[in-house]
Amino acid sequence: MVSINKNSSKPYYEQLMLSIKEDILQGILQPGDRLPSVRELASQLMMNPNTISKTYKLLEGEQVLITVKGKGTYVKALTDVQRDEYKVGKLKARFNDLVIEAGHLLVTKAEIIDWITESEINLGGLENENSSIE
Amino acid sequence: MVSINKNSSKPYYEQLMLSIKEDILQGILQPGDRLPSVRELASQLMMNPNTISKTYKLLEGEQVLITVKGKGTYVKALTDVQRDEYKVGKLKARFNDLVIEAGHLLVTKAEIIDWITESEINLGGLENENSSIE
Amino acid sequence: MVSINKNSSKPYYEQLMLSIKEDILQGILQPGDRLPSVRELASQLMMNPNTISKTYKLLEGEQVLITVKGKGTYVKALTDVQRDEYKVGKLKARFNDLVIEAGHLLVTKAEIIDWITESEINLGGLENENSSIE
Amino acid sequence: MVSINKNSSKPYYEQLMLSIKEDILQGILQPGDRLPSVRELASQLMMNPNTISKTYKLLEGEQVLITVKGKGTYVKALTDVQRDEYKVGKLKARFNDLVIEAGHLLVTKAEIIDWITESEINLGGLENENSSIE
DNA sequence: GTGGTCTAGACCACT
DNA sequence: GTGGTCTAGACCACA
Repeated sequence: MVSINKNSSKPYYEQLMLSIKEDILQGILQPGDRLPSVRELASQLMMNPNTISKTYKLLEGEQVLITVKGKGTYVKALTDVQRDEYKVGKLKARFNDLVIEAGHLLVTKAEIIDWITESEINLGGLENENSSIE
Repeated sequence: MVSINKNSSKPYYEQLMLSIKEDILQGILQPGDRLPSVRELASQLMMNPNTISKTYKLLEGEQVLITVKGKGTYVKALTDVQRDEYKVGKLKARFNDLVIEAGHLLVTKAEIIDWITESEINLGGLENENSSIE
Repeated sequence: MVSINKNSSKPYYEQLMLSIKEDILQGILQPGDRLPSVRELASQLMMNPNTISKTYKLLEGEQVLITVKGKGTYVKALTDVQRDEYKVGKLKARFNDLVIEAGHLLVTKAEIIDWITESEINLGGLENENSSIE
Repeated sequence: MVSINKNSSKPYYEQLMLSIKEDILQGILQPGDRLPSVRELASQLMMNPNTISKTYKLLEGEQVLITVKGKGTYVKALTDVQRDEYKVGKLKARFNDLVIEAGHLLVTKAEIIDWITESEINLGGLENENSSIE
């Protein structure tokens, strides 16, 4: 399901990270699922394996994935993670920045809230389907 | 009112742009107001004048400021600009990306909507000050 | 009739030049008419006399005005001037540049031609109302 | 195809912008095409890379190009941008100013319309190449 | 290799 | 005094 747009101005590794995170939130990737190997995904997406590797490493750092040496990379259960208030603060600041941008594009708060409400991303509805990994 | 954080990974000029846009939305900067001169702000913030100049120039490109050679840089009225649906679409996508990030930090949609609602940014409340800056 | 917009990003002297040229084409200023003195116009428009002086000098250089020492500055008859093909070439190039800009704003040639046709500027309809100046 | 005239009073970056825009309208540069790298073009034109970079950046701001870090700069499809009436208004004013200039060079409207009609720039003939560059 | 950011400093145009 | 253009060169991020 993971895919990237080679014509986007967003870096490949960022697109990949978001794409994987999105698949997890949408349930396409379930906790415990094994991701394709670095080489496999690299050849699938016609990308440099270094880029895939970087992506997996970063997602490990964010507690989204977990790599077991010699076995592969797996999706971690979201509930295993405890909320990192520092990062939440950063996120809030980024939302605030976007709201500023919105103001100068004549977009109202109501509209933004609509976008978020209608978004296909499903937050808070994630049951603990505890993974057997780790 | 404008300030920047030299330890942020965000480029100075982006921080400045946001800071100025925020001040405008909050009414701290009113249409027609003159911004500090490039050299003045540069010495205030201990930065190179080129960086300030770049910021002003970019905001001019976004129809936020207007610059008059030999005189200075001024805040433009927001209201005579019309909504750019292309940019709005981009903005929406950025909101969507942030919502995905939020999901992995265990932040719910309700919480995000709260952040936006409570934000001090005032959208849609920009009256036409009719300053006719061109 | 001459006026300038202090909030425009165009330099004052350019605005003035255009404004005077426009008044001449529209017949508001007739060949032989005396323009206000530099000081007079400067105080009228609340501008630096140097700027007015510069404007008059430049318009003299373009054969639009003529200054008689001790008497004042007068509008020259357009027909006294012979067409300067070098400048016409430059002008054509500037039109071409604008057409390029137009293309990237999704403006068609038909639309541009409409603008020009409908413009209040009246070209070619200037009879020789020979001035007695010079 | 891009070239600049170092003796013109027009800034290099403006000349470059126009030259690139012209090439796009004439189909010499097609949507999706890669432009020379900043350093490459800089050495070709014997200019500082910063100046090229500025040009590309500005054209990106105008939705003409798109730039992907580490890869290069590409021509964007014109068609998915929507017309910006604010800028169109400004353009119209610039045409009007040129018509005034024309009057004082004894150029008639008919002549101007001829120039525009005969111009090699092809407006409105841009088919959607559907290159989906974002 | 690609582009992006920032500094430093020169020179020009406009008020 | 104001901003604008250009060069030169350092350092960083992405593929």
